[in-house]
Amino acid sequence: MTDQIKIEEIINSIYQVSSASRAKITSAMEIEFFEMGFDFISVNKKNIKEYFVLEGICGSYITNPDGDKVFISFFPEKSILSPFTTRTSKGFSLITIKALTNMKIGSINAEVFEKLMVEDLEIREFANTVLRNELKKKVEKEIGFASLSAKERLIKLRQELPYLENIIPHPYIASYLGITNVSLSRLRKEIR
Amino acid sequence: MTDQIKIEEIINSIYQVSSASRAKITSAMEIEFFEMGFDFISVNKKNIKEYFVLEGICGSYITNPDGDKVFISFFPEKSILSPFTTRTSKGFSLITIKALTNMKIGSINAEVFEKLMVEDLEIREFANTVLRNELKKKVEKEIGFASLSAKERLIKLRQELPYLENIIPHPYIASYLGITNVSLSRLRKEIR
DNA sequence: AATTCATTTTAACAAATGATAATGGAACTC
DNA sequence: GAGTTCCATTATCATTTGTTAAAATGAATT
Repeated sequence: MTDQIKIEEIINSIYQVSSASRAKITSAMEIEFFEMGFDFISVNKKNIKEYFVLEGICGSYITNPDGDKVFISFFPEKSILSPFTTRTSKGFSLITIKALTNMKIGSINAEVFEKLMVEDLEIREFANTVLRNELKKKVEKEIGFASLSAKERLIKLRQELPYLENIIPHPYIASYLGITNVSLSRLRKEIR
Repeated sequence: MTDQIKIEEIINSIYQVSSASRAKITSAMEIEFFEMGFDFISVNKKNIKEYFVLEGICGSYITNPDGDKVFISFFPEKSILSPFTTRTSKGFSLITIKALTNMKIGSINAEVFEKLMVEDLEIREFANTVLRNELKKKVEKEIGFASLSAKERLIKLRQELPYLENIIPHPYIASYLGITNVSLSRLRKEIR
């Protein structure tokens, strides 16, 4: 499958957009490759791109006062990273995003994308849907944290990303679940 | 101050809107009164309104499997409740919203508001700003939970809503902070 | 196949948090 | 103003979770 087709698939999976409008997006996109472990967006640095994950998986995290990474979200293949505006404050990134495997990513300058939004209703609707989905994910996560135990959250995470425990370091997963890697290991034993 | 002026103030504090457009909103609004303790939006019930808090304070919560209320957000005077679409799934409310004091609230049918959005660009921009602010709050809360201890989260909450501990039951605040009311009491003693 | 390296699991202990119930204090009622 | 009610605080104890370090596992390399 070509990169372009993959990008168009991602767009259409979120909001049906005419091929003409899709082409506006894809033609302004670049393909980038990141090696596993690379932080391609860094907290307190400038970054003005929107990203589509074509291959691999990445995760957003922040570093707490103890210096530990706390993962906020994971972005698997065929997903779109949290939109630029939602992860940026006063021009600087609020979070770091780390490639958790080798990755192939489609990127587009956020200002260019903003222009496309203004001039093209379909693209605007697509972007608003991305934003609403982002909010929906946050609400779901918020409710999950409020109503579920760590064990239940792990079970839920496994339903969404079953392979995650096999490909990324467990301390990252533990931080996402709000527990230590030792507790994660105890849970894994428990719910084998 | 009349209710109408208060509503217009709330609108303008979020996004500058012409008085003509503001009037479209206010003229479609009703004033409602809720007694302290009343759940005016209930989980798994239908609710299709947008709400502006004119007087008093309310909070959204979910009930976990143990039957405990876990508070998600607080909405003080002059704030707007999370928009209908963000707290509703398949027509049913995801959360319950409880009046934590006696309240006066401005409400507008969400479908009516949706129509105003479609026909009026300013109102649409206002609504999109509300949505973006909602997302921003969730991101802030998410990052706060990831990077702060319960004690630091309490300090932050006090900066935002200093009077909260004096007017609502501490178990509600504790659930918001992710701790028990006993632990909250210990923290209060510590950071007196 | 042996070695090395990274990572998860396990163990032992310490610390923090939760559960339960008793105590204390403030507001309200009669 | 005594009694009642509702909460927050405190105390005690049990449980959970975290910390640290050692052991086991598994993948990669020579």
